[in-house]
Amino acid sequence: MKPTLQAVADAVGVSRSTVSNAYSRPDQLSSALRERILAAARQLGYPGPNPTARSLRRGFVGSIGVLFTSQLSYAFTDPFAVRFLAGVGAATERHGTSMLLVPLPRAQTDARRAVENAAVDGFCVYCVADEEWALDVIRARGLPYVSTAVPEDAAADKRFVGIDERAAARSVAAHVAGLGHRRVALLVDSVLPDAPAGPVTLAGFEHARHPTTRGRLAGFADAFAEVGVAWSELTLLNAPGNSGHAASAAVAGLFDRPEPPTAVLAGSDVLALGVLDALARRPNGTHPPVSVTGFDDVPEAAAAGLTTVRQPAQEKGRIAAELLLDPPTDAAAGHVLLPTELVVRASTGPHVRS
Amino acid sequence: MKPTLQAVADAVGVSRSTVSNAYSRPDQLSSALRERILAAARQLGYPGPNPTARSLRRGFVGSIGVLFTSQLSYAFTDPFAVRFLAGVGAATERHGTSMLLVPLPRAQTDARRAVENAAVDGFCVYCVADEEWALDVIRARGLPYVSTAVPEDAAADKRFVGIDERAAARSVAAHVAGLGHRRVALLVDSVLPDAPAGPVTLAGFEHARHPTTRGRLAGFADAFAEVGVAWSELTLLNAPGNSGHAASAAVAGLFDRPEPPTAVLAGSDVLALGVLDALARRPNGTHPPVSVTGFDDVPEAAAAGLTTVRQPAQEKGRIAAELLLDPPTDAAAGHVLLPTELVVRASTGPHVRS
DNA sequence: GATCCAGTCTGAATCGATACAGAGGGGCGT
DNA sequence: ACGCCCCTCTGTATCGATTCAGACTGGATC
Repeated sequence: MKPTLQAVADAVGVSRSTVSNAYSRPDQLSSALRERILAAARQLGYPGPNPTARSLRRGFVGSIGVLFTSQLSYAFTDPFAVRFLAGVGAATERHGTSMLLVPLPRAQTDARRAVENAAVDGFCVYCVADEEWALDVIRARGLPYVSTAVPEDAAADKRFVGIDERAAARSVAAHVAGLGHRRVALLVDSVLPDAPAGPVTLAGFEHARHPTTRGRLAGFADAFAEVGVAWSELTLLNAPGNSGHAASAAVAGLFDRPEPPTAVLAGSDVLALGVLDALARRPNGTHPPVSVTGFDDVPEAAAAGLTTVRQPAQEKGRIAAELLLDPPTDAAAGHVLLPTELVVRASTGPHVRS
Repeated sequence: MKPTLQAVADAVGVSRSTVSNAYSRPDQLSSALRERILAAARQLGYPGPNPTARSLRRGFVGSIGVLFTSQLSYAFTDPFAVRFLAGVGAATERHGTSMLLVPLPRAQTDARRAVENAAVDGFCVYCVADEEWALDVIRARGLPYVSTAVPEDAAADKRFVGIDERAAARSVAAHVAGLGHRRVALLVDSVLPDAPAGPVTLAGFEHARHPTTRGRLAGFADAFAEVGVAWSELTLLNAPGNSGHAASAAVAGLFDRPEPPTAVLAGSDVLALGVLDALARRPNGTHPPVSVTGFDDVPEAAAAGLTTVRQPAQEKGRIAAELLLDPPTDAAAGHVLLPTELVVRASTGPHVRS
């Protein structure tokens, strides 16, 4: 049997409260007695107050949860997610808090249960997918949370940190449109649930599954509408799972069609890099060369010469955690919109008539 | 006031136990009553049993801790650590467990407290530094743990997953020695506490601070001893913090010396990449070219053409977590030694007389 | 008709601590 | 000598659930 606080109290001959104070409120007892208590604890092998019991009584846990919709193991393969986590980590360690990574099982019921059972004081919701059900649970638990998606209804009680997805996407699409490209493909993660990799048809961007995707597609569409290219003229490609592999699969055969796109706008750098990879693998390349753009500007993008939109990944994580750990008193300060920047590199070039 | 289990019980007119059973042991009551209870809970906004209270009573938490000696934010910049985490994540998500990342403050007392207060059922100890104090706390708490360092005393109760550091290091050093290099520098993280970046003197590898470093230095030394190069003839370089930046700083000025080393053996890929970077920055390069080796074989190493020793990072994490989550009944199975493999790439070449 | 049993539900004990009001004693001002 | 306050320490209530032995009910068995 592991020793409890009571055991230490008995050993020293004081009350439980006093032993508790020795650990948590040293100013409440004489330092002589405190030393005596700690010595006895050491001698008994008492490892300090049980964290769970302490949390129950105190009403807080000392850790915040990070929620990913995608599998936890995928999150670590996405450089953007990793940098986001680094930001959260930096904030928590400054604050003396731990971070709990909560994997969400595929099954809805189990996933729900996972959020209900997480012992945390709040959540950073980093989701690409539809997260409403998770937010419902979090709200029911009365826990604070920060979302990384700009809420479409902008409910005043929501704290979030994010970017203007639509404007950012528009900037990179405008760059490509400005280069003269008119036959373009848009490649995004999981446009529709369970659709295989490859072309899909969607009546409009607003039918995309995830809010973030919707925003980016909207921005892409905006820029091309401006140069007279309608939504229906754009090729929409689905990549199930945000991976280079899915991207390669999605563009398979695309450039062997009669009138192939001359540019591919990807919804993330990881996807764009997958496209570059697929292009590099083609024995004879493509004529004319295909322009490719990404989104996020992960470290790998620079090395690959990928044109993309930069958003501050680590900042995003850091701010998300900080909004949670010391909430701004001013309600408006809870809504943080980060800057984005178009980064032009070698992966885009002027449209060339084939 | 958030509703408690008791509130739901009162609302339905049953006992607390029955409500508890509705959530945790559905077979203990009629499904009609269960539905009635869940409906009432929904209506009251009861989010299910409080995780902390449940943990206290049940005696387990449903999450495992991952302990890094280095700062949590650094961990995410180290590709090897990230892949390790990915492995842990994969195992936990299969098991329906969460992972708690515990940042360790610089101050010893606070760090100790952090380990004492972590609400977890066990620990994966991923440390590069001296971790004995942490293991002491974990043992005192009676929690199981898996270490990634092969324990020097191989106490039977320890579970670990790791590699034969010495043999692995020896293999890459033998490769370099076989290429004819005799004036070599060994570059490792934090050989001595608080030493600045750059050359340090050490009576022998056994005086290095961290066990992992000791093992690798030992392997390097072994290979060179075999070709008649004594420990004292090797240049030892300290890089405080396992970062490319520290590595660059450590080799600053090194190649402008009268008789510069013709090879640098780094204790990690991150350090080796930093050296390559520093070399690339030299306006006139080096004559003869310097051979550089790393350790780990992170994804970036392949792109950089770095000769290194591969160890299965993700596997290491996965196995560590699995050893924790379903402990092998056979004690011997708790000791897992992973294979390593010398990967020769372009960063090493034959010694050339200058 | 007595016995047994499976299926439901209850009540008290318990997990391991913290909070808070208050008791007791010693020093200090007047 | 008295009152007051401060410093220590104690005792009890409480955090929100789970556990487990047992009570009750209705029907099947012999």
